[in-house]
Amino acid sequence: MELAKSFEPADIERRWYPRWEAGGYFAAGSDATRSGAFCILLPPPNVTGTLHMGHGFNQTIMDALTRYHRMRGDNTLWQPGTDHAGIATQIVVERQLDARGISRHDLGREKFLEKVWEWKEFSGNTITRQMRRLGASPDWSRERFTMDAGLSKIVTETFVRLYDEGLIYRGKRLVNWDPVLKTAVSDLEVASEEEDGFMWHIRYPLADGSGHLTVATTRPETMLGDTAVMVHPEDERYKHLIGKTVRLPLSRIGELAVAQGKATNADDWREIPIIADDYVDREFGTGVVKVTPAHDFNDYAVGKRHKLKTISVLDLSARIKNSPLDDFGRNDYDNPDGIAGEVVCNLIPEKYRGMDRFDARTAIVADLEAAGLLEKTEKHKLKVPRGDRTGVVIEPMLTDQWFVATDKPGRNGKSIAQEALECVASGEIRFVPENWVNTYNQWLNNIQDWCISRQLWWGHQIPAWYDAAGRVYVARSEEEAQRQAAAQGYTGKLTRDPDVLDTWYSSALWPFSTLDWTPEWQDNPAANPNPLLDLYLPSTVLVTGFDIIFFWVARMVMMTKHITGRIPFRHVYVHGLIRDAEGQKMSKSKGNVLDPIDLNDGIGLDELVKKRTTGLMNPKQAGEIEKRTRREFPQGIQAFGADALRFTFLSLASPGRDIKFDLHRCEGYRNFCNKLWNATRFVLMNTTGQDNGFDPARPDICPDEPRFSFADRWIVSRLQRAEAEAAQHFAEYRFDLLARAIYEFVWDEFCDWYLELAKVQLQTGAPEEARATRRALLVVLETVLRLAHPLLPFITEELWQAVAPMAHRKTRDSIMLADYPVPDPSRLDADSEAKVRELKDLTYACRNLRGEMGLSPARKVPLIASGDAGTLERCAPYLKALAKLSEVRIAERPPENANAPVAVVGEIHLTLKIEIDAAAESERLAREIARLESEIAKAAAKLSNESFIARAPAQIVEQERKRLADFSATAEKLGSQLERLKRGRIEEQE
RNA sequence: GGGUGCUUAGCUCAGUUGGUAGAGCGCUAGCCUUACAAGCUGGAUGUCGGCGGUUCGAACCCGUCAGCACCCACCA
Repeated sequence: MELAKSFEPADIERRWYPRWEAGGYFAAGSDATRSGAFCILLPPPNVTGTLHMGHGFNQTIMDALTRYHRMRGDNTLWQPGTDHAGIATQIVVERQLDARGISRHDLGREKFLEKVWEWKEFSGNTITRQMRRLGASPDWSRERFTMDAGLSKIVTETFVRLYDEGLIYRGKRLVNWDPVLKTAVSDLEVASEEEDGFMWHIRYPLADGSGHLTVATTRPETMLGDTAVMVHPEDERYKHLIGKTVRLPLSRIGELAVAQGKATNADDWREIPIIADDYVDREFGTGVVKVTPAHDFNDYAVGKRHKLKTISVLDLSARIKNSPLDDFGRNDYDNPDGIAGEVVCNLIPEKYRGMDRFDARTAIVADLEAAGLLEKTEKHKLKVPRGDRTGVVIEPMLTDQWFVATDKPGRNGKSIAQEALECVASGEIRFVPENWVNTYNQWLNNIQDWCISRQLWWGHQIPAWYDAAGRVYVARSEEEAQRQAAAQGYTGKLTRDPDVLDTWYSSALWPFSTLDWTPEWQDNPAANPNPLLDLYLPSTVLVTGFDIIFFWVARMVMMTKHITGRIPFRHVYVHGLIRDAEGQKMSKSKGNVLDPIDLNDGIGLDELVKKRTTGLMNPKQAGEIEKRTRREFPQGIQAFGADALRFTFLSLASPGRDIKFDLHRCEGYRNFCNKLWNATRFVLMNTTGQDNGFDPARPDICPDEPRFSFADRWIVSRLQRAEAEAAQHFAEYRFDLLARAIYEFVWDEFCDWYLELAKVQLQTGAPEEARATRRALLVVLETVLRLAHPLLPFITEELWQAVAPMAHRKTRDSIMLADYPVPDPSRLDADSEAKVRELKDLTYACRNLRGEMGLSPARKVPLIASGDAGTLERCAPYLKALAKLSEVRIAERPPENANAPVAVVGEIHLTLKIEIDAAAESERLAREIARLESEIAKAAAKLSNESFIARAPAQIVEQERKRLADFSATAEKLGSQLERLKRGRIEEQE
């Protein structure tokens, strides 16, 4: 087989991936007799998404682990699948409809869902297709989708179980509300950014006419819903006012109060009490706080403490209320703390009704000013909560929602948060790096109930039905709900709750839902066997970024542990975020996104610019992005290939660190692939059609064993170390060190040294020696390919197909299925390692001399070497080739009167036989001697320190003594050479 | 306010129980030496953020200060 002159990844990748997949090589192992079981869950990407650098990084790590364990012979499952990603997907489809002027409400729920499913079918394979391009090897035959029938059934089952246990409940609570999506979102889906705003100081007149209180607020429009003002109980300024009332500016008391005889004019301002609460910070603002329980989380808590009414003045689009009913036709009647919608409307002056919240703010500020009640307006920085999907300002909103009670004891007496904490505290689940435990614990220790209902259509509809009286029946099916209702004496029509579940609810079940968990298995595993659950729950390791520890990791632990009694995974490997070369987060709006597929295949500049500037939320940014892109990638991006990209990801995967993605690293690793490619070409060139010392019947036995040189034994010994390092780094998830160990072994040891040494042996050795060398080349190369395969799947497969038969190791169709190399300590060879060390030192010394003398690489010169004859005879042929020497003359003593450059390596004295400038050489020697003397002085100082001798370990003291002796001996030899030079005689010894 | 991480060569980063400071890229001089110019050989470059402490010995351990980044909570 003839290899191309350089490595061309595209063709190789296209050829191998389909063969692997079609060959069924990714299939989950299910051999119960094997000892090891290894399982990774793919964090399910959004079904309609596309692959980004984070995915590429994350999946490369998982694939390396999976391939490693598969080759080790473990039962191995990498479980793939995709997530329906409720909000994200629904937004995409709604935007598509929007472009055609259709709203989802025009279509209706059923038709809209059909559209989403269409879109899912259309784009659902994009991301998995892209995963394949990176060589990912999950068991595609087991691919799951969070809305598959099986998984949906499990969603319902667990919901019912948790409800029956009292851990899921429904209630009217203040939740984060996205007024554009018109759904609740969880705390985690809201990000607060500091923004410029204002603080308005507003006068609230005291009802008794004795003056006013000034409150400071950033959100004056919510004052329509104020039900109190509060001060600190110890605040001397206001203490005497506690218990009095103020009149709420711009408000109206409403017709109901008039009807009840509490007021005479409906347009009178409403009176609200002045209350005292420790929550108030006397130093901040004016020390007087308006309390709006329906529109602020803190005020809500205050309201609870002081039994205040809630007045919702905003509708679900965050406009000032104009109708008693909300968009879902619900109102506040059933809220015990609330005020009915009709009444609320009456509490709002007509002019504000229906105004957008920000317009209302402007109007209210203006009206306050006109009324002389605006004391001042200050610029103020404040944290504004925005929905992470829409970027719109989130509004706390009182609505009916479903919650998981994370902190409430379940049947077993523990809350699910408590259970999750214990899994980690006990060491059953281990974080890598360990410090993420803090983050995990801190969150679980302060956890709030999880709002799991979303007012969307795309997702798992909540399995709850209501009867005419509003009673709720939570059941596995409508029939079951009907039976429950009948048992309560209700036989009429039931209406299903329209809400769907938070996407993360189904994700939380992923560790067991993907393995076809059933209630039957849970309740009686012996009668309902599921071998894969036995093997792969818990899975081995979860590979994930820290950004989803809360969203996903903690919730998987809570749910999996509570439902199945098992932990979901043993290790959580937390990796960093991929950032751009300047350390910025990659985002579409910054225009700094890299697409892993573009690094794989390459992309022209114009196309890259186009890609980065189309579909921007803010098209004005296009110019800046284009400029930046043209500056950063004047030539576009070259094709590096999947292997180089993967190797880059792994090399950068140092623990506890984000990654500034540097294209130059990628280029370096593409070069590394080329190096491996060409090393293989070299080996094949020298072994094809030759007797390479293999007996086909007994390929493991080597008849030429005794003919292996110290160099052959050294590379084999060094290979054992590389194998041992690989095993250790895999076990410790140190992919950076793993990549480096392989890189260094291949480039520095195998290519730079062994191949060069092998050339000498092939050219000058006896036939049996050359044959032994050929065997060593093949054996080491074949092993290295397997060693590197989990990192570089494509190139190693391609090369292995050519090398393995030559090495008589092709027992399987694919390198994927071959055994992973295991170090053999009996092949460690300290003696050969020392001999190569010596040879390297001599070579470096000669090359260095040549460099110092400015000798052209083309010029071969003689070397006179004296010292240990055995060493010199052993090294001479190699040295001659590696240091470009015309000959190596071994002399008993250094040349007496040589006017020539000299180097000293241990006991060995090297002289290049060339004419030189004696003065310059004297200077060079003097410099070298001075350097040695400074080292000698340092070592001597250490050794004359009694404390050092007394307290340092003997081994260290000994090491220092040896250093001193070596430096001294070398300095002494160079000293006498300097003397000889100074005598100025140019004579040759012989 | 609570928590975490980072600061080492021009750039990106390693540095595994404290014992002679490293790699890649870049720079530089010279080479198309029949595996590889995506290469080979040589070279330059560091008060390991500052200060203090522990120690015979600190990039590493402790304290402190400074700068950078991130997470959680949050003041109306």
